[in-house]
Amino acid sequence: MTVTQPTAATHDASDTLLERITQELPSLRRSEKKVAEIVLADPVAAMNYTMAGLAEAADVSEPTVMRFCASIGCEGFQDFKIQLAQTLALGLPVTHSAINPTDSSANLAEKIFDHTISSLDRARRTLDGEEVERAVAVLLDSSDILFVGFGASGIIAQDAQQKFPLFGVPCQAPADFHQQFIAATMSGPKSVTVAISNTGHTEQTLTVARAAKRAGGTVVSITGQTSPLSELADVPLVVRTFEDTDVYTPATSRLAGLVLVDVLATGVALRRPQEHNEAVRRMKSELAAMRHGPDAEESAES
Amino acid sequence: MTVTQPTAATHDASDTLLERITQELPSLRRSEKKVAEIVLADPVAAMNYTMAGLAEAADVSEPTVMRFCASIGCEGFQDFKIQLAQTLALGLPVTHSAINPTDSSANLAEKIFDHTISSLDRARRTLDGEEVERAVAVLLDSSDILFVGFGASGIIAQDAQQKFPLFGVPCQAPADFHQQFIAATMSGPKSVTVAISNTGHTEQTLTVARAAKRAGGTVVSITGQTSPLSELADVPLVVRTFEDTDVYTPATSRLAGLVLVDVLATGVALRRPQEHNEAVRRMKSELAAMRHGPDAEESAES
DNA sequence: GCTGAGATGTAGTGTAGCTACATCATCGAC
DNA sequence: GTCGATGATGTAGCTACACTACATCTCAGC
Repeated sequence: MTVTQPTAATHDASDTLLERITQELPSLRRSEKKVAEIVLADPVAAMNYTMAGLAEAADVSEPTVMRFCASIGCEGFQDFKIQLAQTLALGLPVTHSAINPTDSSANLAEKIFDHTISSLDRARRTLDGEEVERAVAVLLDSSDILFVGFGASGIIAQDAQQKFPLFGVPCQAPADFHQQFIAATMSGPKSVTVAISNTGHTEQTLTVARAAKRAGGTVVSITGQTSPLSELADVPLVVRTFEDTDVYTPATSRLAGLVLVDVLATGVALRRPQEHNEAVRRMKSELAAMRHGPDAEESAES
Repeated sequence: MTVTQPTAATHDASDTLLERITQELPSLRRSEKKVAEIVLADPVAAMNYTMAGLAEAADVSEPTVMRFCASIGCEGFQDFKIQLAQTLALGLPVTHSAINPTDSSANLAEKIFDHTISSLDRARRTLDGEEVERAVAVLLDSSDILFVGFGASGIIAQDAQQKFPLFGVPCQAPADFHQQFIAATMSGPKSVTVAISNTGHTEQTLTVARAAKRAGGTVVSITGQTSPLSELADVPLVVRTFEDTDVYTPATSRLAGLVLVDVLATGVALRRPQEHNEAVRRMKSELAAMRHGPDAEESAES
């Protein structure tokens, strides 16, 4: 999507423009810094500036603006504007638009949606395709699947448990820790345990994952960072979101987790024999008929 | 963010650029249509075109490209490019990039994340701030809250049930239909029932909502469209996502629902007395201590 | 205080985006 | 069927914006 920048090596192309500016800020020359500050102060306004306008606003000359663009890894001013526009389309991450108590509900909704979208974008950019591939392969080959997680991660487990039985593989996602532990202990060589924990440090989840490994099963982890859980997993999936810095900031990690589960489920569905998917389609339409709504209902989407 | 267009009245400023082009397509002049088709065929490439380049690709003259920009409600070519970039940053909606069985897992992940982000963007654009405000007010004033939903909507209910007890109001989200019905029947004048159903036609959910109303409670609905459920609700919240046209397309509606719940929870939290939020903060840090992780765990985020 | 390297600004150029006008097609009326 | 009028499309030219080469200035080190 975004054009990769072969220039400046310090920053990662998978970072968002505003992040990159913030990162590079200390290493910028004095007058370039002035430009950066103007941009960070009001990115939306900066997007509509012309080069001369930005130069004037920052009280520097036009070539300085050019050099600034080059420093943060853009091809030129045009490219800078486009990249900025793209970044802004995803919404300003919380660091740039904190929630405050005087916000109207409409504002609040705007900000939370923005934050969520930015987070998902980050997850998308940092997700390792190879690991996803491996996870799909492992799940396809499984005899039974156990999903474990607590709190918000438990919600993800439950969601997964709604989807995966569609593939004819027995699934469970018990909420109770003891039951989880028992199920993990019973793992066979083709059993897969999907252990979910945002921090990757949750003691109980770790215990269950260890039990599953000890019993000879395969462990897929879904965490927000590299952590004890991802270290012990056979297939570690890492979904990076933006840290929740504020009390008011809701947990976006669980949403990213849910989307990842969607990806896994869809990946598995695609690689299944076609006739089986036909059966799923039939089941779905029958389920829809059980309601008097005009179209398929919200349960059991693949 | 985007400048509102006083010109052409047909299209809504809250629509995404590609949607607008598709909408306007029939009413475009013949040679402008050629431009539109080139853009729709490969929007990513179009973004990097210069005006002359696009003109050549569509085999028309440069002014025609200009007129095309004006027709779809852009200030000029520059503006067109920026808006296109913004649209693409959100990812191509499924209509433009369908999932096919030959996709690699990395591709698949990309597409599903894109689709989800586009959907959330749509939800954000179509959400009614006034209704959210009313929902927050109603929830703030409630004596107890009941969340109901089945299938994927049940997941949303459960998620909500994890958040709202933080505000000191008794909450429940029973999975069992009969229990839901009983709870709804017991509604008092300050009881709030949040009924969740993407289609808004789910029979059981409707039954529970009606029972709650009959008992004198207030009903807040979360649906994907105006429907019987939203009609009977006191506060109807509508979260529009992109329809799930394909078997392989996962349900994004539940994600939008979850974000909406975040918005409601945050809205309520912000309007609560400050000392109460202090108590929540303390509870969260204690919960974090129960794990040996470095930071707060994934449950109980406000 | 001098020297040189790096930072910043000045002046100039090419081109991309835009506009005014001319030409051509299309359709209706006589 | 021809003429005229309206609207669509292309041509030519202009403005200004992004970009570049060069000069000047600042400041560190000697």
